Amino acid sequence: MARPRSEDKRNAILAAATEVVAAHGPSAPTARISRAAGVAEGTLFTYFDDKDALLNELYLALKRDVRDTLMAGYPASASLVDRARHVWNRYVDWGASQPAKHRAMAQLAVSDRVTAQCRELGSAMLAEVEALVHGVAWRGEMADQPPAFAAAILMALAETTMGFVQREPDEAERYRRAGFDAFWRAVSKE
Amino acid sequence: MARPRSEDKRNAILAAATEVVAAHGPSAPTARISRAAGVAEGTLFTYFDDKDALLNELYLALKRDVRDTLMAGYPASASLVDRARHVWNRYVDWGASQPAKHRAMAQLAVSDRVTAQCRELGSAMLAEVEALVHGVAWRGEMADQPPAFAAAILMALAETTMGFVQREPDEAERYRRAGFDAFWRAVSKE
Amino acid sequence: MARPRSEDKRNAILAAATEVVAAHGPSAPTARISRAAGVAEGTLFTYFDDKDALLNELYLALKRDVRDTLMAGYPASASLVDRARHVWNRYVDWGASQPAKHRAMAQLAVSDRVTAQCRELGSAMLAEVEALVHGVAWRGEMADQPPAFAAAILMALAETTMGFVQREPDEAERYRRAGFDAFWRAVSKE
Amino acid sequence: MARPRSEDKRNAILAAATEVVAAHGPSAPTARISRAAGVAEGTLFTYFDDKDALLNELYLALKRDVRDTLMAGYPASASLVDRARHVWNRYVDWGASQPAKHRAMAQLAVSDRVTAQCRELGSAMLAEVEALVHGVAWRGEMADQPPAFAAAILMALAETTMGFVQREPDEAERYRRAGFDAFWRAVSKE
DNA sequence: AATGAATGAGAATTCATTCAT
DNA sequence: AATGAATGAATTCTCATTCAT
Repeated sequence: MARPRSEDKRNAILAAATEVVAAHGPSAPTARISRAAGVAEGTLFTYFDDKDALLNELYLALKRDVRDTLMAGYPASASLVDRARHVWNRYVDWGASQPAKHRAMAQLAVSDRVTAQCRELGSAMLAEVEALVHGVAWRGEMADQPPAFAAAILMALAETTMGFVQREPDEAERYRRAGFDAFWRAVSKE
Repeated sequence: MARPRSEDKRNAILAAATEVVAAHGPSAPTARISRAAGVAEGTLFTYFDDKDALLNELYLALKRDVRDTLMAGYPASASLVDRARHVWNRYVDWGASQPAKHRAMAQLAVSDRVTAQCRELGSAMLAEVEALVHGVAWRGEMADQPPAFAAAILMALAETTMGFVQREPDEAERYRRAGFDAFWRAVSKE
Repeated sequence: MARPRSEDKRNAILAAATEVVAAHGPSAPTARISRAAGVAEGTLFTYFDDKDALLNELYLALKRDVRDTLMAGYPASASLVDRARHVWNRYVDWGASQPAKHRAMAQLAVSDRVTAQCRELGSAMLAEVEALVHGVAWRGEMADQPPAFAAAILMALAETTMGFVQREPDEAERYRRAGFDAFWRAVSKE
Repeated sequence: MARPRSEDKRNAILAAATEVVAAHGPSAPTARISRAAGVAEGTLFTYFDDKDALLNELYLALKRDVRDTLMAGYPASASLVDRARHVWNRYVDWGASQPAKHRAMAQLAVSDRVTAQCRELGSAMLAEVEALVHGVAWRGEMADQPPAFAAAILMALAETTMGFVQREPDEAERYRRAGFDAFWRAVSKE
């Protein structure tokens, strides 16, 4: 049998794409991505049908990464506030410690090269987060709004927080806590 | 390059660029923009030195538009909460009623073609918003955080709200109010 | 107004394509064609949507050229044999004196890049030849065959003849006559 | 390069190449040929040095196939007309019943990837046909022309006939006969 | 020997920008 | 000033060929 397709190489391409898309947007040349991945220009296309496929798969890979990060060590039986804090902290840390991933996701989120179907898959992946927030909002101030609204607020505030943590890493703990408290006041009762 | 004559034409190009960048990102061809503006391909370059200049000026124009919208009819002597609500409502309405502007700004915000200097100019333009929020936060829950943090939270929550208002225009009023209340709980004392 | 599109340039591209396709087939690079035409690579695409459009238009242009050549000076009221000889001589001379056109047509005739629709247009253009041959065959040996069969025989014999005339130009007259006589014996009565 | 083992595999590649070249011309990717042959991309190159070698060998294989077909059951001692008719019928049937082979040969005949030397080898293979036609022409109308001219006319008319037989298989017998009669009138005396 | 992943030199386009009209 | 044709560098993707498995 011939050389098998290498999962490592595929991951290298995705990692390189993360960096390049973060820095230059989805319109960055594929040649730059393959160079950053240390493979030949053509090799990129044995792992991804075309550039759009790469961008869409990158989007999903990043979403999956977030999901796995948020859910790792999820304290399913802890109190609501502790579970929410777990998700919050994980998400802020994820973004703050990996600015390229965060930025790449921001770029792909507004790119028309990511298909609607792919976006749906991505959101579905965060359904668990939404369920959690739903629990928070259920008897809280957001009782009259759809759960997606509270979830969107969580993500938006966390992303805002990420930016500050990134720029002032020494104050990470303070921002993370202040951000969470703001979120908690915003959506929970009392 | 000759001196441009018509302010109308310049505005038509900026308006066209707003639509095109909103739909396809900053990498959309200038030819598409000029076509949408109803001018010849070359004409675009008598009004803007090059594509980067156009994008940067578009970014500033959008920021200016936001600033003017927020500040029009600003009730300088009203209570803090009323002034904050004014800004909030204006901003949400601006984005919800002009999705292309909102989306174009989102695209430019993550584009590396908008220079750091241009971004600074843009933020400076929203200094007044920041000052207002500072007033809110001053004795509020955010007293220990930099005012920019509270201001960023305002913008982030307002932008989240815009999205919901856009998708469910019939519920505009409800979302606008729910969003503002969430913001107010998040940052003000009591 | 801007520089108008130049018919000369378009023709230069078609002429260059004739030479290049004749020599290297339809898979020859467009860059080679534009170079041969003395225009920039991109210019080719302001005159032709894409390579397929160029090849199809070239096919039609060659067919039109043949038609015009055959029909120029057509002795409509001469005897059948004289009219047939006119067409024969013109066609053989066309191919023998312009081997590139002949060869390019041969290449395009077997290329799957020339569409069925385009082929039909091309054949329609030679309807007059077919009508003539029909007259020849009408009471001749081919009375029981469709007129297209006799017409195809004319073209096939003429193309065979072209090849010999090309390789032995000194014997042009002899081959031309011998070919026509063969054709005439093949299809006419007596 | 290792010595190829299986004659079957080599033939499978040539057969696949026949189909693919017939349908898409000599510029069709080797990957398509190997896929059609049911072998790996690399395997093609253990049987043929490179793509040009494959195309040239395919050309010769097709010529050989024609020669063998024409000569199988050749009635060496029959009358001239019967021998000619034998060759004619075999050739027309060969092409009409195997359009891919016919079409592939037509493609290779105008391709610049088939070398002059290879073409000569191919013609030499049909020397016997030429000798036969020479006999026909010897005392016929073509007495003053080189025998190659009469032979070329045979092939051209037969190929024209093939096309009609292919499109109207029910009329095969009629076209085959009409074509031969036309040929015979064209070149024989009386 | 057979496989098919890897390679990088092209290939067809696209596109920002210039410039003749 | 306005126009849009002309330019050629840059871009995405293909493909013959090599080579690790």
